[in-house]
Amino acid sequence: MAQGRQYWLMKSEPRVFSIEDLAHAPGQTTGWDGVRNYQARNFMRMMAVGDQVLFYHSNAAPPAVVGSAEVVRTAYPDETQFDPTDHHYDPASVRAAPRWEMVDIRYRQTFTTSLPLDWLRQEPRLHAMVLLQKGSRLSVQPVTAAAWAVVLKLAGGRSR
DNA sequence: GCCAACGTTGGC
DNA sequence: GCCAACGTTGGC
Repeated sequence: MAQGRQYWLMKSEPRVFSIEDLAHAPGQTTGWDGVRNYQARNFMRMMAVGDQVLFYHSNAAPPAVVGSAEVVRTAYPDETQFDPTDHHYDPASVRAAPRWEMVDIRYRQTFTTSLPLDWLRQEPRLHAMVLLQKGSRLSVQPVTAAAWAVVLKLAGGRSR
């Protein structure tokens, strides 16, 4: 079945890994490891190569959508779950049945205008965004094509 | 299956 | 640093 490109939003704390870090990573690509939430993992499993990603800075001042990226590798086991020295080690996960997965994403652009959370809240066309729902803290979440278009326009970014 | 306790997320 | 909201764990 030929499915069209899908859109997502992924959160990262810039002090841990920022859009600049992604832009300067080898191949401008990184593995999105460390996700330890089933809903977020399930969304990553749905991702296809070519899917587009909004890059969001959480725990930042201000928290904001700052750029975009693209999925370049579909879900595969996250090695950090097996590493006892890693902060994201999961002793309950076994190699025969890995519990946590990750995808690879590649940098696309840093928006000329980053979009603080409170700006996004003021845009009526974005009211349905998962990001803006009360109590929402999913670190990987879907974005509708309509919301993607609005965000890209607000950010002065290339829509593709 | 319920739910209290605990841990985490993330805005402020 | 605070704390509301949410997710997970584990006793029963």
